[in-house]
Amino acid sequence: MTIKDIARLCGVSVSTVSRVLNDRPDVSPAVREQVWKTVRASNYVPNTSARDLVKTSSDAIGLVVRGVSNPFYSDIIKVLGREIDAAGYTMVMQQIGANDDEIARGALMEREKKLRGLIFLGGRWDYSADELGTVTVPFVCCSFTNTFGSLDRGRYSSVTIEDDLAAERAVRELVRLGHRRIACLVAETDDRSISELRYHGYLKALREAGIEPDPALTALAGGFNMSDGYAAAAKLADSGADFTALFSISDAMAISAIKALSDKGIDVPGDCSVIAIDGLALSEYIRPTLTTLCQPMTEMAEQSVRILLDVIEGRAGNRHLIVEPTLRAGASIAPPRRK
Amino acid sequence: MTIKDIARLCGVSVSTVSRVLNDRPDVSPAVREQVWKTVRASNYVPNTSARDLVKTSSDAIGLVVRGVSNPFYSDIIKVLGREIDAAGYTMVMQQIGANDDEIARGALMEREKKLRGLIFLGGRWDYSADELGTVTVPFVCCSFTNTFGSLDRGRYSSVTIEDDLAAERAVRELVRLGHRRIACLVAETDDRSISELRYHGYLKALREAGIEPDPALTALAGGFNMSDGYAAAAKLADSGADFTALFSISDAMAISAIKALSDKGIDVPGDCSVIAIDGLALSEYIRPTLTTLCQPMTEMAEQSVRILLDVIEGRAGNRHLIVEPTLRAGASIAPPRRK
DNA sequence: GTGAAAGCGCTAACAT
DNA sequence: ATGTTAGCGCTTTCAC
Repeated sequence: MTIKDIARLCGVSVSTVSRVLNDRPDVSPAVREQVWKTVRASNYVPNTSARDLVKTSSDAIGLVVRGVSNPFYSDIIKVLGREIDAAGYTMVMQQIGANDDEIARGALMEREKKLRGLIFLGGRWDYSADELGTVTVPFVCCSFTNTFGSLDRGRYSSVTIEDDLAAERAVRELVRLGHRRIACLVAETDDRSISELRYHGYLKALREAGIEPDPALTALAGGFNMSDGYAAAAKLADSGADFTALFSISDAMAISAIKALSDKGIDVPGDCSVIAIDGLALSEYIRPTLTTLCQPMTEMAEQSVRILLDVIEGRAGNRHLIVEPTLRAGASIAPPRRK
Repeated sequence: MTIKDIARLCGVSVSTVSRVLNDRPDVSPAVREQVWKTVRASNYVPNTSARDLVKTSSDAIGLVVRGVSNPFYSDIIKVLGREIDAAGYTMVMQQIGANDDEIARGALMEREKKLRGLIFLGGRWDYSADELGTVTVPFVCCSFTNTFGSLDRGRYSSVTIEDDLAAERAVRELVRLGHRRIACLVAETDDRSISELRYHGYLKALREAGIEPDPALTALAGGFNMSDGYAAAAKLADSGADFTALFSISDAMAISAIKALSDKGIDVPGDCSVIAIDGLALSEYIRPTLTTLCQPMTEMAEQSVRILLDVIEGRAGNRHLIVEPTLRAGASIAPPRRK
């Protein structure tokens, strides 16, 4: 069933059908109704490929999300969608797997959908300027940036917390409570990632407090998932290492760590305080409620859209916005127990 | 940059470029390399719309997933992708929002991508045969089925647990332990959904045990999310209602309920046992570990693909497969405390 | 208000 | 081994 069939069925030309389908004003009411009736009756659905192909421009903004199931992104996506809509644009979302190439996908979308701009949510970020050349519309990285790369910062925008500083702040909270033996739960990643940034912050905070980092207190998880987080924390507990607090680079891993510690007979926060970074909604529904530095998801989403539209519409150039995490006090940290 | 530009740059015809791009054998090595070099150098990306438009068939199987952030689906999606790949097909995934029309999206995809078949993951299911007419390729509903509708069962396939029986079984576990005052946490939904099915199972199990259902023991959450689950459970606790166990229609809501009960000074499982249905990985990382009836996600995904391919390739007709949930014993249920 | 026709970028016959 | 050409289904001038 194509637009031609509908035209034939209605005894009009394809252009007239096209006009009706696109809500153009210059069609007589009688014909308009007749066409709609035929369209409904025949279950006709316009072919998007053909539409996209012929369109020379659009109001579409692409969203490339890395990770099918990252709860952290859910809220951001919701707000991004709302803001993009409100600005009169359309959001086109593409989820990609952990090993897919977001730049390639973005470039593809740009051409397919005639995008006006792109937002990348999560992902590695050590692409070369060369690879990046495939993307020619403005884009903004939400929640991550090109810390390790050598990319021209005028080429793109970003909205992030300062991961290293956030980690420092989290660890300082523990120090402030009197902890000295502070363990760290990190994720092993092949790329240079957020895990690494936050780990650096952990080390810095320790040194600042005059504490020499102890390699025995670093729990290395294979991935960011709970299963790996649990295993790493359990191994740490079993190692007999002496620690009274744990900094986890993410909420998800912290949750599994709390469970692991508890299973090993270590009470949180009685025997061991736990603090993390992210601020998942979920973290408020576990026991003890997780104390965590929340990324301001709503603000990050809003600002990402604002900055992108500023660039698209020529009001401003690329910017790199730093946002501030806020401490959400839970019940997972406490002063160390007296010896 | 189009295929024409590449052809011109290389001094060959578009068909030759197309051949190279599609890895056809009949191109001389020299030309092949030359084309690839030019493609890379110019950051050329073939236009998918044009490709899809011209293709008359494909090996694509569409996956329409309802809900951006349902952790229950993550694992299923992974397995679906693996199985579809293994069978030599390609998976094309579309996420849709809670209020989008999956049938419309499926129909759209079918035409755009020239799909061979569709898999629907989650979603309401009270579509009429009429609406369904827009989908003309075989399709299977994974994890839900047309319980309430009047659809011809020969028109589609499904792979599900029996939600009512699963609920019955969960509640019977509580009864077996000696519970008589059993509360229920359900989600209010406009459509007739899984929540309703499971609620029916709860009622049935009670009656079977000679227990008259008490309306005061039904906690009605606004939605399936944790926030609503928490509020509903907290309200139940505050109501002063007398209950020693809670059956939650989903893991996610059970997790928030456990938190709510604890916050109200009700110990789980000491003062109140909690059991649910779903079997999220997450449920093993909370305290107490949730006792839950696990949906066999891997099996469901594998069977969905198998059944779909059987229909597509003409080996068999549509089927409605019932799979068995398995009880994952946690630490959230116990016999009621002696009075 | 409506129709005819060009062309979006690509693939797949069909030629050569 | 390579080129020529006819569409895929749609939107959009440009006529009338």
